[in-house]
Amino acid sequence: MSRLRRMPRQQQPATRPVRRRSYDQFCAGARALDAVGDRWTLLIVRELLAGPRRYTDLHADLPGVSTDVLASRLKDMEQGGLVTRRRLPPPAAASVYELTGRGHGLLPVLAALAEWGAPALVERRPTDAVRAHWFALPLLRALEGFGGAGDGGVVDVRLDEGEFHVRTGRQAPGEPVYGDGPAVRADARIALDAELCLALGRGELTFAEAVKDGRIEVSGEGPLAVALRGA
Amino acid sequence: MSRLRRMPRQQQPATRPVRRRSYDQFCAGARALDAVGDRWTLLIVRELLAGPRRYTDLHADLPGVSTDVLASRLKDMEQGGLVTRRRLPPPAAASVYELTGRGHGLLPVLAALAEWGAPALVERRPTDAVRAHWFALPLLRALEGFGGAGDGGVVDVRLDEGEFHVRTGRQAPGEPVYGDGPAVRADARIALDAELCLALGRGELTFAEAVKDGRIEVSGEGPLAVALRGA
DNA sequence: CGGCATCCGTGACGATACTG
DNA sequence: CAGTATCGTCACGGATGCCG
Repeated sequence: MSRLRRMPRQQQPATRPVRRRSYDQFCAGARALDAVGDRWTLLIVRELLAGPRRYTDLHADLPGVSTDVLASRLKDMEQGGLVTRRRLPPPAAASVYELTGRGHGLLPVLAALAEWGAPALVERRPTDAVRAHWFALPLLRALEGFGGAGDGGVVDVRLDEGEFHVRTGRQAPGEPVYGDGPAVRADARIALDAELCLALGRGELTFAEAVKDGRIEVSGEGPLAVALRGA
Repeated sequence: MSRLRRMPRQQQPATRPVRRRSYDQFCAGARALDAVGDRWTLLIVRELLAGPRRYTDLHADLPGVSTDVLASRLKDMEQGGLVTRRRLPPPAAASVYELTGRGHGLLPVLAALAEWGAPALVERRPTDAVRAHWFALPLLRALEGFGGAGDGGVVDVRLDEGEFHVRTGRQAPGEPVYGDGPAVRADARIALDAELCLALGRGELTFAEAVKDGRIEVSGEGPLAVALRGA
């Protein structure tokens, strides 16, 4: 028995120490970074913006994060009011994590970060992981003008890297604005390549121009599909 | 001599290891966090948005950061193209750090973070450090509507916590939008308290309403002062 | 005095193994 | 499947020293 018996650590409360490192500044930005400034936290939010996810799915779409760090972050975020943990109905013995309204409010932060970081995507390193739904934020930026045409309409997007879907127009706060895989009910479907998706996000060309050039294939017959084609 | 001799770590190159931790994801947000996700980095940007600052001033306005981490971050940021180091003319034997255009482009990121973090400022902890110019971002948000009235006009702001100044309206990219202390040439001067400043930033009331209620004192005779008073 | 470099203790992180 | 346990390594924070 070489197992060392560890001290009970004198009254370690059952709850975690909770002494997360704070900047201790009376500044809105510093307060925000107190909550989401830890490594991986904002990327977890990015994943959860796609809707409720299970632990294993999160772990799969965040390559490099270790299991304990992911568990710890989720606990921190739950305590910080960013996510809630919900147990699925009995048939599926699993639980999912989903953003609260407060957590969903980080969408503009991620959008600003993504816009700023977009130029760094000119170089695609061989070690880079890719997931299709990571292209949702750039694409949403390009689709911002379609609020009137298809309010709340869902667009399936097919890239070489995979498939995801986005919700156009304004919608209820707290609702996921994009999701992994095809949507259960899509109003239109488009196919393009990742390069173009990023160029659209950078504003180098408009969605309408790309459609005209035949670089985006639009399918579907509903009003949203017609609007996307005719834009 | 109980001092352990540490291994030379075989051929540690003279340059810093440069193996900063990357998320290695082909995602704009992850790329942005690779560049500015380290602890303190975005707060250093917040300081430099107020204009060029010396090392010692940065250290003074970032309570809690250790000297080596600050030096290391500045070096990382210089290498990452966020800041440049400029040596002041001979009379002052010092150098200042200032944002590059790319670094200045982080303003929307900080603005989004500050907007999201603003609700957390309802509680003012006794351990919180405060600097007057940390209120510049919320105030700028409240002044966004004055672009036409005083394009590029400078407003001195006096709080109980200190004095700073902001530049209204659109201006040349890369120019500081706020600064510590009074401006060399101000077009108007206002006095209010921090609470009100935050409430304006949260959009709970407009600048015009606060002026009408007498909670903002506006002084000065130029067109910008008149516009602020009459708004 | 400004601008770091060095040393040290603590905690966060990442990988792997293991468990209910 | 969903984490917890353990461990080595590194980053952070504080103090101090050096050097122009």
